[in-house]
Amino acid sequence: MTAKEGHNSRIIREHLEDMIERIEGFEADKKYAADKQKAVYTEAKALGYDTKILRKIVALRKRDPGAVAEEEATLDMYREALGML
Amino acid sequence: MTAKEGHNSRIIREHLEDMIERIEGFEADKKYAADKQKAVYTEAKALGYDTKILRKIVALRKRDPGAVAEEEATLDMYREALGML
Amino acid sequence: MTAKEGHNSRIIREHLEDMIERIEGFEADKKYAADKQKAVYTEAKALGYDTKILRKIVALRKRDPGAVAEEEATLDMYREALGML
Amino acid sequence: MTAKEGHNSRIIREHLEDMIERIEGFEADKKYAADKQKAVYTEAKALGYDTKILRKIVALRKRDPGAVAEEEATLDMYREALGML
DNA sequence: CACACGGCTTGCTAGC
DNA sequence: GCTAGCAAGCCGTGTG
Repeated sequence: MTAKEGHNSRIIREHLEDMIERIEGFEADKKYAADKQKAVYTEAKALGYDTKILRKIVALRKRDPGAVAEEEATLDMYREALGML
Repeated sequence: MTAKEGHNSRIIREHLEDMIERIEGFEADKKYAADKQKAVYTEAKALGYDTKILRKIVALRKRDPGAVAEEEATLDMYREALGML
Repeated sequence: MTAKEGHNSRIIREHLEDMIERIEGFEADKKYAADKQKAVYTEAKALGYDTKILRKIVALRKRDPGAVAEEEATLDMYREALGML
Repeated sequence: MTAKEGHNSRIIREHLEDMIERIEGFEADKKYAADKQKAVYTEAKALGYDTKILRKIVALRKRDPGAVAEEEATLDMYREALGML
């Protein structure tokens, strides 16, 4: 059975390696995009934009505008109740 | 100066929008790759692989093997000193 | 030198253990406080408060009010430029 | 109804404030413990200990020893299959 | 001395 | 409802 086990092991090993390499490929894709994105932020910063705000804008645009509005209304309500306005 | 200001505002606005759209494009790329990657993990899990371990393997392979070995040696040293072996 | 080494090892080991136990003690303190805090959020939620907003309020109160105001002004400026108001 | 509303508002406001202050109290407790803990790490580092490893040790000790052993066995299996040993 | 980088911590989301 | 995984923000570190 040694041969067979060896065979199965090789299959398993190759299968495992295959999956991991696919994962790593997508990891590389993510990194590539993240680097490009970072370059845009760097450029924006050099031009005087506030990147922290830029990030907030990007996050806001991801969300449903209605949900954002509702959350802000609730937040304002709480802030007002606490004298934070 | 209203016209000029209006003009500059439009430039600024378009510039800002342009940068944000580039950022969002890369964001979409990241998401696409992340989704594909997640699908591989899902597939692996369905096949009986331990995805938590898989993630550790991927993380290990990212690092310098020598550095990993050294860290593990130090960790073992500490564990032994503490009777954790 | 075995005895001496053994001695030093014991010292080291006890010192290591001592530090770790102090760290763990503070870890327990953190957990205790975190649990109490979570209970307040749970209670608030049961009473109908929006805990997500509550967390934002707590975060806002941590910050310098002037800095918050300035950031919000900048954010509004960007949002307006992008037609997000 | 203005008076009554004002009354209820005040109740709400005080209730809200009360909860937030309790949350902030626990937040302060967490910070206090975290600062003390950080000081131990700083001290350890000054004495030549590897704080990254120390953190791993602390994390390991939190977990069930059997679960740790099992995970490490699985990890080794995967690493061996991939020629990472 | 500012700036980018990596690690750590925290908050959010999705899946069991 | 809870826990694990994910992404964002923060902070301390090292470098130009």
